[in-house]
Amino acid sequence: MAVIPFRKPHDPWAFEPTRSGATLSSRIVEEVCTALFDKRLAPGDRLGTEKDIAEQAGASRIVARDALRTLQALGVVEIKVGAGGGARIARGNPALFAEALAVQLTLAGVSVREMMDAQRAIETTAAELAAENATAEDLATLRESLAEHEATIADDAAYTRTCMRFHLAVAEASHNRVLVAQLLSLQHVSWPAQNRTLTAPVARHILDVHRELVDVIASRDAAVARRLMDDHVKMIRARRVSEDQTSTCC
Amino acid sequence: MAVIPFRKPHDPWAFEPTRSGATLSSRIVEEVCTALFDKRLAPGDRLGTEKDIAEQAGASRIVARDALRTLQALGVVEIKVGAGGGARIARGNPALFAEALAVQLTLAGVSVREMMDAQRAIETTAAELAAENATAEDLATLRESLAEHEATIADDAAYTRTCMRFHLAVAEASHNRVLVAQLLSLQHVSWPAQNRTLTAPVARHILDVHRELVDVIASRDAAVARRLMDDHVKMIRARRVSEDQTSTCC
DNA sequence: AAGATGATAAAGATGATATCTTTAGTTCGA
DNA sequence: TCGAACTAAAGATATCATCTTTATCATCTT
Repeated sequence: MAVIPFRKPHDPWAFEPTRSGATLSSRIVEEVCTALFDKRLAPGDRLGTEKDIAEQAGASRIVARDALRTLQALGVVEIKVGAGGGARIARGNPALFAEALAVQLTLAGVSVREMMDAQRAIETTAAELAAENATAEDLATLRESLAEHEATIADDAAYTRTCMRFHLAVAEASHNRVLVAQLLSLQHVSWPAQNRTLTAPVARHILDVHRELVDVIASRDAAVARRLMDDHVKMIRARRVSEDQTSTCC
Repeated sequence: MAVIPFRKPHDPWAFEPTRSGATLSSRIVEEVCTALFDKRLAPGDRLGTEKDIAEQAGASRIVARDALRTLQALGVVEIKVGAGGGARIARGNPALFAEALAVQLTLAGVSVREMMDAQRAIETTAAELAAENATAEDLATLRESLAEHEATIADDAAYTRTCMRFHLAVAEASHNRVLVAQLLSLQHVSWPAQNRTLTAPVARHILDVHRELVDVIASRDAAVARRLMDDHVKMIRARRVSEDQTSTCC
């Protein structure tokens, strides 16, 4: 094979059928990802220009381009144009991953019920951990959000966005980036069909619950925070399920 | 380019001129994703060949290629070569998404603690829902897995894989695809450093707990199933955290 | 002789290469 | 500070290679 492999020649996997059958660009992608998992590459590391990568792989620039497009879509690299530019290993980008999950869930056609149960799983734990880990700064952010609730309570769309940000702020107060990333993806998917059946009494009730939640988190009562969030998400779930049924059965 | 703002319900992109700052390929990616979220595209739908897409976008094949590479990496399309080939909207592929999350979590450098707390969030809810929704077939699968536990209990690596499959089977018994997808990704990340501190007594204890869990799920007791799984994952968490500390502090 | 099977050629589509122009950043010097 | 030179990606065009499907034709069997 004329192609200079990224892997060392002594690698027994180098000529596996699955590997040799793959495209050149996919092998570059694999190589970079493997290096990333093996900690041989870290965020900020420079991969070089398209030309550099092409030369290293013994392939043309298009191949390097294809690989970089894929790595970029996966959020592995960031690409800059101009002098000193090229590809670098990116820092983590939760939003990107959230979109990937959103795509997958849409393709799989998951139901509202499934979505909301998963959201309950994430958010109850987030509330619990927020009660344990929230800093003074986190609490300030949550209280700011409560003020925003009052300011936007008359505007359905704005109020919905405020509530989403509040829930995200709770997750961030848990100081668990996995939970934040997962909640972010779920919100991405469930966002469009959100602002219905939002009457004034419901809005006020939500605000009351959110207020109570902040107090409980501030008082460091993890068990109560979990229970409160559990009830809250169950209520949201009930509303969404009914919304979904009315929209599909008519 | 890979960041896709797919929430633009009232954005008629039909006559929109080139938006500065965005590449041509990124706009194709945007359009396809938007169409997907708006249900104008569904799995199996044909997007056409690279040439078709290029012509439709009024650009060259390179642009269409770049867009398809990105969409492929996101798991949105599947590409076939040969006559009648081209790009089609893919069915959901959880494995692909799991890989994407693994990359993101690696880049973000999340701690074992964060991973395990998220896993606890997912798995406790999965156990709860499994108790409510498990079919006879699900229970048979779980009992098969228990038999496999006994067969592999002497082999650390095999036993670890068996346990992972058991936990996944519980998630599948919940009939919630979101939870399955999320657990799959977490397992993908935490898989490599799994088989340490697995002594014979620990293995036996795990088997006991798994057996009890199946019984509880079979008896449809959701609350007990959740509590049991909660304790179980907390035990796993304790083991993993200690493993992590011994490996990093020395 | 009719139908089934196998080989082959043609067409369609991605994979890959080479070369070029344009556009967007960076660096450096006046 | 501003602008020019440089660098590198974005994009275009042409060409070849490789893989797949499909249609055709020859051969073999019944």
